[in-house]
Amino acid sequence: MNNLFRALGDRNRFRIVASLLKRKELCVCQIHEWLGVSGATVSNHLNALGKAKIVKSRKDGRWVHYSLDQKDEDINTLMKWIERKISEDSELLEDLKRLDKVTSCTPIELRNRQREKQATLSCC
Amino acid sequence: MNNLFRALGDRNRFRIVASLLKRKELCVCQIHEWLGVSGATVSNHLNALGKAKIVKSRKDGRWVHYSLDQKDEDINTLMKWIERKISEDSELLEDLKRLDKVTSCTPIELRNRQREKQATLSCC
DNA sequence: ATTGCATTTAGCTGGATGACTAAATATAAG
DNA sequence: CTTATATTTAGTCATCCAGCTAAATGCAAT
Repeated sequence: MNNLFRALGDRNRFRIVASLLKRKELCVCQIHEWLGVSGATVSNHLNALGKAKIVKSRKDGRWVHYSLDQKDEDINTLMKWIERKISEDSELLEDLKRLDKVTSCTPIELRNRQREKQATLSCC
Repeated sequence: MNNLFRALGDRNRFRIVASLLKRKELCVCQIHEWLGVSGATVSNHLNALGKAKIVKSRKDGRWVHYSLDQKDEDINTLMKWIERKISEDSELLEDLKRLDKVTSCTPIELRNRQREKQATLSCC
């Protein structure tokens, strides 16, 4: 149980939970794009959330999709509590708006966008 | 809100919350005796819990008594959730049994017991 | 006022942890 | 089969934080 709160206590992990409350399922690369930290870091965070039984993953070819686990009834209750709190957190709500821009892209489109970004960076 | 989960994510702070769910009010020295960490550390933890609006303090002469804050309705709900989870956590329940031995003493008696402990230590 | 005790604050230290990059693994596409 | 891409794992580093001791503060009783 200690594990659970520890997992939720990190800012970026909490953002991931918030994103999965908003969109049922997200690909690692989408979370990566939104969070703005390296893919490896995202992977570690997702692993921590998985160990806390908060999220589960589903493999789909090259991509891995994460969603809330929902097996544990108590955790579901806690997630509802969190969802309510988020709706009062204007900063996080603003943050979540940017998520829409990411989820409106397929993983393929995301890759292209990231390539462009790379290109932009290399010419500076 | 991040603050809140961070506060609950530490083992000893969580134990403090558990103890205050069981006994309405506890003196710092009682928590100190039960937790088994230095008084200074207990003070820091209580401060963290206070900043997260989980606990409040009441000064009574030389002693400071802590209890759950209960001003925030959402946090009250969360505390109920935690209370239910604790009732399924046999390790923590066992831990809380030892709390009774501490709370059955007045602060004065506690001091005497600690003095005895010191005495025992010094003759080894 | 002086002493003694409860608590807090200050300062320090070792260990935990979040971030990164690079390497490894897995899968899709050419 | 080879290359490209997504994710995970390994390894490193800087920062954070829980714990400690010592010093400061606040009260109460002598």
